[in-house]
Amino acid sequence: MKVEAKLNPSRDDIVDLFSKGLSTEAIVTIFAHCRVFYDGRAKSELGPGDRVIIIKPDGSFLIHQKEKREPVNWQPPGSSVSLDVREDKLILRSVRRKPKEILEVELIDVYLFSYFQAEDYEALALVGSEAEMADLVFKNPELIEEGFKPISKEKSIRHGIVDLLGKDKDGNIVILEFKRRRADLHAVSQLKRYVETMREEYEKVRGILVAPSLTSGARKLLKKEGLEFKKLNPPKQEKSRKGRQKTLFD
Amino acid sequence: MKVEAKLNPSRDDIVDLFSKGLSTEAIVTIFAHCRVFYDGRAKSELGPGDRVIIIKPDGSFLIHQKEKREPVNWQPPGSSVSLDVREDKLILRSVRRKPKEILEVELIDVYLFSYFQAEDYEALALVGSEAEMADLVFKNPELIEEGFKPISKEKSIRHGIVDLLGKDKDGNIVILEFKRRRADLHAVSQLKRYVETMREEYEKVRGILVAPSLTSGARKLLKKEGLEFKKLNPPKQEKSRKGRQKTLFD
DNA sequence: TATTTAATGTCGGAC
DNA sequence: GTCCGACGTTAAATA
Repeated sequence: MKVEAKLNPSRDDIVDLFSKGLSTEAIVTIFAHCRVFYDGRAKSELGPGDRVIIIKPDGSFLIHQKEKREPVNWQPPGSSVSLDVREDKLILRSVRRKPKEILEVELIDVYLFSYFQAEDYEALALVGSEAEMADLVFKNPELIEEGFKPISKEKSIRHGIVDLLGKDKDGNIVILEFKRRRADLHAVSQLKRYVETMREEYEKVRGILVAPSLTSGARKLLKKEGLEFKKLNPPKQEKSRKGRQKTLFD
Repeated sequence: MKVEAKLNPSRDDIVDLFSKGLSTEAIVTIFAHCRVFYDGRAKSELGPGDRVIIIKPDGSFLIHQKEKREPVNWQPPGSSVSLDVREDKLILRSVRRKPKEILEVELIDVYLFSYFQAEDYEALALVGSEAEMADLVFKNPELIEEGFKPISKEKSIRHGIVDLLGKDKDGNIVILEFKRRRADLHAVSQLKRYVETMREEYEKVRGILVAPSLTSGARKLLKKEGLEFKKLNPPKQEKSRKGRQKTLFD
């Protein structure tokens, strides 16, 4: 059976369904009144309340409250889960080895216990990333300025990795840092680090922040540091089909 | 009824339960074979497969595959969801206003439709954050060095916000940047930005990166820039109970 | 609202 | 395994 669900399960039901869900590599989903304890990189406690608990076959463990996109507590993939009875309490326990982290959920009341043997062979196809901005500029250098010549992408230098390294028409080294969204102070500091590193070896080094826009603070710092800005939006078109003609839908 | 769940629901069941779940501020959870389309800051497509879909009463919308901690697609809190029939297809649609983003889930096959009127008045109590490191040092300045005098926390300066500003025993300005985990190149660049900004106004300015450890690259850059490192772990003790005496369990 | 930064960030890629 | 940086980052605090 691909899916099983039990409303107001008994303790035996829970133990049985948990075991079945785990052994069949299913996604286990529980609606429960529970308490949560976490200790690891940080430490937390969450008092009694109703939450949705999800345990994935890869060890991912999520506890969701009724608000926010983020789980209130979690364990990443690779963690090991078990269901124990302690002092007459039902406890879900997930352990991560490195770093050592423990998540414990005391199941006070379980309203629904379900599992889902999900079959999924699809991966997300996404366009509009920063890497695609760099690709776009590598193929169309004139988007930056006339005479710009790209040299290398993802170039590792002493203190970091430069998105795109090139030369301008006067032979100066040009460092490009791409941001797919509005660039902030952090982005300027990053670019500045690359520029300063390259200036140790080259005479004239320019730094250009390539992004759809700048925050006010970023603009000020960029100017003060003598760095430049080039407006560019991340591309969201389909990738070209290896030379095939574009269709009406492209 | 706090929880309702229907296995292999009919189209009418789905429409009915969706409406009931939405109107009662419940968390709606769906096990389904589906396709997903997203367009907004980026653009993505996900072919047919089995996923767990969660819709929260605050508008958060999560689509989980059977692996990873992160949802494969989502919509953040504040989004508006609807269930439409289009060309005989059942489509869950979530719209975010700003930035404009649209998420569409084509429900090809629904295995389980459930909702949960979760009651939850608890907030997470977490210790071990970066802010607590700063608090700790503010109260125990000798943890940094003999003679250190904290002046202000979260001090806004021209290009950013300094975690902790103080003076050393010689009267020099000291800027502390805290990291709750191993500090990297970014952390050094951040500290450097603050130090350089303060040096425009003050004669002698020291910068100290306070963290449990440093990456190798961070150590090199820190040294080259004449900045300092002070090892400190984020505190994970209970917060003091408003001056009450500590108990045996503290 | 825009800005800035933390996060138990997570994730992937390069070395 | 460590290091480095992106992310449709999300979320909180602040101006």
